[in-house]
Order: sequence, then structure tokens, then C-alpha cells
Amino acid sequence: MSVLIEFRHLKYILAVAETGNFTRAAERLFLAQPSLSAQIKDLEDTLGFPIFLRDRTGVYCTPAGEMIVSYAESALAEQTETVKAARAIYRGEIPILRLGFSCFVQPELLQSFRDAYARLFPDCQMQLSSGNHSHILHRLEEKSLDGALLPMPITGDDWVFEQIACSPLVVCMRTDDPLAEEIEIQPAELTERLTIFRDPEMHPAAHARLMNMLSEVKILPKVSSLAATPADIQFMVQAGCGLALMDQRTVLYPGLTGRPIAGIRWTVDTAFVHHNNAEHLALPILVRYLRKLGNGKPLKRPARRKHVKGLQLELLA
Amino acid sequence: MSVLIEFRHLKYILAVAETGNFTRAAERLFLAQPSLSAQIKDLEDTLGFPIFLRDRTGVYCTPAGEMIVSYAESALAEQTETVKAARAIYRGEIPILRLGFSCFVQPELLQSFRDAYARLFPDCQMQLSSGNHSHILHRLEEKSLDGALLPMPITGDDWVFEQIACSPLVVCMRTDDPLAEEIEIQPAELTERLTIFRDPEMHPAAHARLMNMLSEVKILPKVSSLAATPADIQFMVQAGCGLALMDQRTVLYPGLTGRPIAGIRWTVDTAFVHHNNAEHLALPILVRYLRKLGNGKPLKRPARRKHVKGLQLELLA
DNA sequence: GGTTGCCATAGATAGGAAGTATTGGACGAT
DNA sequence: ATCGTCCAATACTTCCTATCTATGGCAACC
Repeated sequence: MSVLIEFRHLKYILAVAETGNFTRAAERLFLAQPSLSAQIKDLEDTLGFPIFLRDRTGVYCTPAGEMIVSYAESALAEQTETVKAARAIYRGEIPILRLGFSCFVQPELLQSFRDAYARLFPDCQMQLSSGNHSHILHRLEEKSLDGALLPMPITGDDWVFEQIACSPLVVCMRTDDPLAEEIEIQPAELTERLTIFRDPEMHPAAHARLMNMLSEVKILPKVSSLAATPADIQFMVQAGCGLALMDQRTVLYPGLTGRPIAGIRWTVDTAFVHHNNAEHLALPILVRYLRKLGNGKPLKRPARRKHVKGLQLELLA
Repeated sequence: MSVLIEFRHLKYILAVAETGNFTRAAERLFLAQPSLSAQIKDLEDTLGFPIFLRDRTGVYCTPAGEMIVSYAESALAEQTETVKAARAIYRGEIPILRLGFSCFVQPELLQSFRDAYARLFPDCQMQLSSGNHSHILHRLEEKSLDGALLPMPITGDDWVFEQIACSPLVVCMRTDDPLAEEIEIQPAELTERLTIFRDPEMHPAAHARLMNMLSEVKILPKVSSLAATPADIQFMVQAGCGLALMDQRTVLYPGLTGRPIAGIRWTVDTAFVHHNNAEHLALPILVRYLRKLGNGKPLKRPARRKHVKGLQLELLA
């Protein structure tokens, strides 16, 4: 199917919708009124439905027209934003992206985020800082970080986030544990034995949610060991302090293994977050890209075989 | 500023990026190769930076080009989607939107959502169902609802949601309560007196989060009365069962009033949710629109003074 | 009944998108 | 080396169409 609408049309439509008047819209566009009328009419013909109703009292949108007008606004804004970012890339003006991440975010996930960033913003630098959930959020607030990868939930207003991963929770145990013989663990078998948890202070909302989910399936956890990192949790399991819940994708120490809980499909969700009024040029485009990756199918384009910088190439030539 | 890129360019760019070859891209576009080359070159000139690197071994994207290519994909897809939806509106083929909402969602919020929907999909019907959080989510899952307005947090994978409101929590009390004399309530004054809560079963995750937030500020609530609706909560406060937390925007019964808690800025967040693979045509466009409303400034276009249906008008004329 | 405001139509024109033919550069095979 | 192949760029022509000016039609307002 060919392109029905051009950006030119969107600009014209918007001018007409905003002025409610072909003549004034044409003036604003530095265009003769008949040219504008003709363009809109052509477009309406190819689309197969009218966008505007011309009426003695003025020009109004049809229902379908409202949708096109609303689309025109965002499509034009998006184009401007994209061109600005692309130009900044070309000029090497993208500032370093200061990315925070919780130590509970899987390394492969961090890497695939870095890959996505590198695909969108090649040759742009990224500075990593790890920390616990609340700490990272605080640094985002005070703008010493531009964005972060954090486990959900992310509570509070003034955050923009986009979920980028979701992975099952499993019970982490020693391989010599009797439960390791089973393929799935029954919830009842966990009561009393599930004792190792992430320190609630690291991420209060996630802890609360977990406790609640556990009580819903009648697992009564005995919170006795608190850990600040996944490595510490593994150490505690290894040391025999009890069982813990873990992201299935965690690479476990030798001597440890993971088992799903029967009938339960809890997940660890990770999101890319940035503050509402953070101003790093890459953020809106990054979020849009991550959203596309999440909803759509993977991109099927030939990979770049050569790695060449746009501007630098010219300067060296 | 004028339009730099046209959709035609995006289509061309995409073809070149996907084939990695101007000649084959031109074939795919039913275009002569020099025409394609010229168009891309023109675009690169107006943009001010190269999109592709022509190389003996093939054609590759520059860094800035990668961004444009990625944009081209989504922009073209979005246009197609929008035109499809607009055409469906014109033909009156938009099915009724079955919207669920929690009874804890404010009526004005529901109304402004209905307004937004009416603006995007004029003359399209909406069917409302209220219920509690878990119930609504379940109905979304089994596809007896298309979308819903629910208080956050919304846990679990396979939901698409967009936060649409955020409003402060206040303490709800009788106007003859001694605390009503104060402008702000101190957290310590709430211990023992905060006793009325939403039934945890209505929304387990929200209850858990609230309990956690309370304990963080050393308020130890005594959960003694459980209500299924805001009206029930108000009744209980009126009956003297204790104090409750409420959305500040709730229209209170006579004899009741709300007061903020000193030093605390908790909020009630509401989101529009739909299931990952719900197929109602309006959903992706609705989410995009809500997102725009949230991030951007309000639209400043003359309102439609007349309410006319596109198709019907022609048929009647 | 004249004037004004506004959109549509008619016809002319110029700009530019697309086409054809050709050149030039880089490999690879003989 | 030399020829053949592949591929993008250049040169030049053609034709479409976006734009222009001028005008017509229609309703509303003095």
C-alpha cells in the first residue's frame, strides 16, 4: 500500500483545524487559499472520507476528521523531535547518559538495554551507577542520573516509565535440598522455610506487594534474613539460612538451583524510568523505542557491518 | 519551520535500510534507481547530515541514520493504524467500547475519560460496568471488557496501561471531629484513629502498598472496618467508626470533611488499562491520545459547534 | 440591493519527482 | 592486464502536480 497522507497534508490539516477557516489557515501557511482547499480536497478523496465540514458558520471536523487532526498534532511533533535528536547524534552533541540500575536487575537485561541504546544512539556514551531502588529514585529526582533500570512497581507521580522485561519468580535452594528433587514446589512446602528476603528498605513497595501475594496463597513467610543484593541472597541460601525467591534468569552459584512454585505465575518486572522533567535529549526517543520493542516484533534489518561515525568520517576525509 | 521529511521519504528510507541496496530497494518501490538515489540525496541535504553510507560492500546506516530509520518504521505503522481507525469511524464500524471501572474511580475522572473518548471517537458508543479491582481485571482477561479505569498499582504482565490521573490522599473525618479544627493532621494523631479501609480483597496490591507507606511514617493503623465502596467508607466515618483515607477529589457527604496529613504527599493514581491482546480498534489510539494529554499541554482548538455524523450526513443529504 | 466573508472552480505555470541513458569506480574471473 | 559485473551517481528529459491568479457562488449583514 502506498502512502496516502504526506506530512504536508498534516500541516495543512492542523492549520485549518486550529483556525477553523481555510482563508486564515492559508495565510498562516503562506499559501493561496485555493491551493489549500485543493490539497485538503484531494486528501479527502484519496482517504475516502471527509475531514472537514464546510459550513456557512465555519469549518468543523467530522468525527473521522477529529482523529486525523489529533494524529497530525502528534505526528508533526514526533518528527521534529526525531530530527532534532538525529542531528544531535550527527554533531556528537548527545550528552553522556547517566544510567542508574538496581543490583536486582539482571545483567543480560542491562546489556540488552545498552544494546538498544547503542542501536539508537551509536557512539554515544553511557555512565552506569548501581544502587538500591530508593537510592536510584532519589538520584533521578535530584538529576544526578538521567534514567534508570529498576524493578517494578515504581510508585509516585512524576515518573515516566516503560516496562522492558518480565521474568518468572522461582524458589532458590541448595541442590542438596530435598525440595530440589521436585519439579515444582507446592506452596505449603514453603511456609516456615522461606526466610530470606530483600531488605524492605531497598524497595518498600515491592516488599509489600510480595508479602501480600504470599499471604494470598496462604504462604506465611518467616522474614528472618535480609539481603541487599542478589549475591547476598545466594550466599545466605548457600549458608543454609533458608529459601529465597529469585528472578528465574539469575545465574546461580554452583550448588544452588531454582524451582517454580506450583500454580503460581508471579513475575519480576523491570522498567526503564526517568523523571518527568528530566531533559536528556535521548529520553523521549528511547522510551518510544522501548515501547515499540515491547509491543512489536523484532526488527528485521541487516545489521551494520561497519562502525563509522558520521561527523568524524567527514572531518577525517 | 517547514516540513523537512515527507512520508514518501520514510518509505524510501525504509526500503533502502531493509534491502541494503539502492537498486533492489528501487525495484521494490517500483521506482527507477536514480530517482530513489536522488530523493535520498535531497533529503540528506535538507537534513544536513547523511543517513546512509554508500560503500563498495553495501549501503549502511550512519548513526543519525539509524535513528531516522527506526523512526520511519514506527511513523509509517502509526499512519496506517490511524487511517484505518478513522475510516472505521467514518463507516460507523467502531464496536461499542465496553469499559469497566472501579467504584473508587472519581466520577469526574470517568467523565473526562468519556469526553476524551468522545473527542477521538465521536458518535461511538460506550458501555459501562463498575466493579472491584480484581473483578474488573478478571473481566478484561476473559475479554468481556475492552478496557478499564482502575486505581494503580496494576500488577502483572500482559497489561497495557496509561496513568491518567493522580490526586492527593486526605484524611476523611466528621466536621465535628476535634481534628477538623486543624489545617493539617500530624501523622501521630492518626494512630489508633485510622480504622476504616477499603476491603483488601478489592485491590490487594493497593492495600499492601498503603499499609507499607503507613508503617514507613510510623502510623500504625488499626484495620477494623472494611468497606467495598467510597460511599460505604463515608457512611462508616459518619457513623463514627473512625477515620479513613480518601481521594481528595471525592465529593463528601454533608457533615464530613477532608484534611491533608502534614509532611506527606501520598496520591491515588488512576490508569486506563487494557489487556495485551485485546483487539478493540480504539485501544492503541486511545492510549496514545491519553499519553499525549498527560505529557503535553491541553489542546487549543475551537470546539466543534455542530455535531454531525460523517457517513449519515451523506446518506441523508 | 450592495457589501462582505468565505470556500470552490477554472485555467495557467513552474518546480520537482520520476524516467532513460550513461558514466565511473570497485571487484572478480580469466 | 583485461574484460565483465555490480552498483551508485550524473546528465538530461518528461510529465505530474502543487501552486498561483482570477473568478464564481452562496449566505449573512447592513
